[in-house]
Amino acid sequence: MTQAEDHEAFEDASAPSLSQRAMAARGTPHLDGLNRPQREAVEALDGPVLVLAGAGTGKTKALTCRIAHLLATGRAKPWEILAVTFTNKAAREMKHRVGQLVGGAIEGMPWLGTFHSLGNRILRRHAELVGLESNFTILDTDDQLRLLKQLLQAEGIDEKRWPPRLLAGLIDRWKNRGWTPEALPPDEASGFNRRGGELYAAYQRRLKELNAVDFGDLLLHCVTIFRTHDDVLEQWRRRFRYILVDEYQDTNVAQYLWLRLLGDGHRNVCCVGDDDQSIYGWRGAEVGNILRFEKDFPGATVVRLEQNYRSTANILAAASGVIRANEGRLGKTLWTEADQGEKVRLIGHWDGEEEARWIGEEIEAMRRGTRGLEPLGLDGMAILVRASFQMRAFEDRFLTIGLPYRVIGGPRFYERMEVRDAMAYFRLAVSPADDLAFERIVNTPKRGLGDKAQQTVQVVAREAGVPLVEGAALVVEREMIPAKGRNRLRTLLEGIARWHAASEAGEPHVELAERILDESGYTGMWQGDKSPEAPGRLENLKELVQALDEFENLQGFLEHVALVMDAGSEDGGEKVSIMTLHAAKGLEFPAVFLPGWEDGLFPSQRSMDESGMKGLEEERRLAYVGLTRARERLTVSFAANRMVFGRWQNALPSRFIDELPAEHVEVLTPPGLYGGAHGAAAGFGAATAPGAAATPESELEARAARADAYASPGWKRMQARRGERQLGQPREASSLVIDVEAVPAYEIGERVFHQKFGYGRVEDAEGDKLTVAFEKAGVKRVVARFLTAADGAGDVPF
DNA sequence: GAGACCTTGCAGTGT
DNA sequence: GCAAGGTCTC
Repeated sequence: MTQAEDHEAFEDASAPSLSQRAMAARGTPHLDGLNRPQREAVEALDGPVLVLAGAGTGKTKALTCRIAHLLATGRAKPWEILAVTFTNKAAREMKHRVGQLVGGAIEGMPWLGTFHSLGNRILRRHAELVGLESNFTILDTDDQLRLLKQLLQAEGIDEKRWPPRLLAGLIDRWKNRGWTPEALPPDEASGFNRRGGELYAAYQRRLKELNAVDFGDLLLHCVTIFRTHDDVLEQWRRRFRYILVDEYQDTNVAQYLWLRLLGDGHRNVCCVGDDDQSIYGWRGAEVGNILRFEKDFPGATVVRLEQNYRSTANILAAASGVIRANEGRLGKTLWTEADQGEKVRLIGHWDGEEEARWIGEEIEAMRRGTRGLEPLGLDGMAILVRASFQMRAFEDRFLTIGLPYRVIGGPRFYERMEVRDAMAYFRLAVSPADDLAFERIVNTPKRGLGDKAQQTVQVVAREAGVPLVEGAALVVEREMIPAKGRNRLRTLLEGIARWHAASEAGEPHVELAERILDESGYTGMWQGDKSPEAPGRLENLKELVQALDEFENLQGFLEHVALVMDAGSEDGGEKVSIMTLHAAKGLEFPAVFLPGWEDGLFPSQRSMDESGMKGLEEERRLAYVGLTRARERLTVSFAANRMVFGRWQNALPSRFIDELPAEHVEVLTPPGLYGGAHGAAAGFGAATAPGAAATPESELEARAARADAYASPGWKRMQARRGERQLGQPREASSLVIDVEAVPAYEIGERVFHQKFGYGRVEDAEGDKLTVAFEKAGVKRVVARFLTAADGAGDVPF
């Protein structure tokens, strides 16, 4: 059937199209305000379309308008459109925007969601085709690891040498590539002590026994079903007349197969993406998918969105300068009509704490209005970090100064211990045969059931071939464990049976949940706990029960949690956002801070070690994503010293700093390191901890390392630029020599300040080496140039 | 069996 | 610097 026939058949079947008539009457308001390429992307409804959308070019707008257009022209009903995103956030956003465009006229879009949530829904309808029941459980990483651990133990594999996490990673990768155990290439299967393939198969068998799936299965099982059951595939192909995919550059092989299988019939597939923003290679994403689109779908319409509506010209130029260094791009030339705006600011700091302190002050200043700029709300500011451990310095600092912040995608609500425990109880109420849930809570709260007792239950259950609850019942019945534990185990089993019955009988789930936590003694356990975090945990439990209210039943809630994993509730109030660069994709802020631009941290050493040039290019794309999040103000920073695993490590400025085009960058002088250029130079490249720099030995090391530091391209460039800027002091800008005379002298008894140790009083002086009694850090020997006079040190706030 | 204490490995990104 | 896991003691 051709596209036209297809279209007509639909029109015939669906009576005169109301929406079409309405559109004729209303015109096409949803097309207003689109630029030419955007409009092209929206109006090319039939056949394959690839939209290459640079950062900030109105990608989501094009996508949502396209959906609106499909609906308005009567090409498709809301339920005939499959629209796929990567994150729940993106799905929510798109739903919201389509709703706005179309007006409340449509009842949402049932098939707009993430790959995983859509895969989940499809899989539940055909679960039996892959040996599951439709009420299967979705395992979280925790469960998955425990399962693998058991498997390895059963196989007698040394966990130390072959850690379960490694196997989990392998299996995840295989699933992302669309490989079932049967289809696993031999060279892959021979990994993990030559037993990878075998263990993968065993893991899948065990999942089936537990009626459970992991994340990868949600897609891979669908693919298997589509491939082996033509009738099922045909049914879904007929249903989804139009397919839209957001962030296509992030699709992995399994997702690609899933899409191709669904889209190959009518080929009404519209993929939107940006190869320059592909940052999920580590998760199995294949940039190749987007690069290959025109081969996969011959005759595809390709539209490029290149006009950027988000950032100032300076910011855009800085981002373009960085991404230019990548090879193998499809190549887009972003342009803007926006003003030059402020230059991108670059600043180096002594250490991570100083960096956090400075950013905190900048934020306060921006909030008040600074440098002749408009005051800016905290909601408009974001700090984007490479790795989540970097967030701590900011949290610590902001808590100290009382700056409100929110961490996005931080430690998740549903990953907290007490929430998981509670959910394990809920899972048992829904399906008592959930062995993993049973293991989790059998001795929580303490029921006197230690390793020995639990082993007995395991053995009995395995021998009888029954779930653990039933095995436990046998153990109680046969009196195989001491009376004390036995009685408590019996109580637990009775509880589970009772909760399950209540759940089946349709008892209101919120009350049931409360009752479960009560009767199991779980709430009581935390009430009796004197530790400082106990109240918080009880609070979380309360919140959990409240969250239940929005769902029909426990099962629906559990499913949602497994897929979404984020509490969603956002308390109001102006706050600075802190998040990883990955989490920031798709967002934008008037002011953005990008701290931690140090080689090894960003680009991440691991990424480069594991994937070489490919890894580096992905890191660079990540830098590009970060830079392009900013609308007006952008500040990049790095620190010379950073705490890693509790030790101070020195670092060199990121190579990406070299790639920032100088003419769009303003280099700032770090505060607190007196004397600007050369004062700062003293800090960078120091081989030792800031505090330890006091001893002569470490001072020598510091000098040696400093010479290296100057060889670092990032540093050289920064110095060169500083030199240009500070025309009056060109000698300092390139000087390798510490200008001792510039170091102020201190007197005995003088109050001083040290970046690391805080305030103190000079007790003794020997040349430039001073003994200082610090108020908090005690007595230390420090070099004079790491100190400032405590009073009148205007650029060193406490 | 449970809690205190010590050792070890770790933190790269997330549906 | 911290959490998880192991070991030791009650």
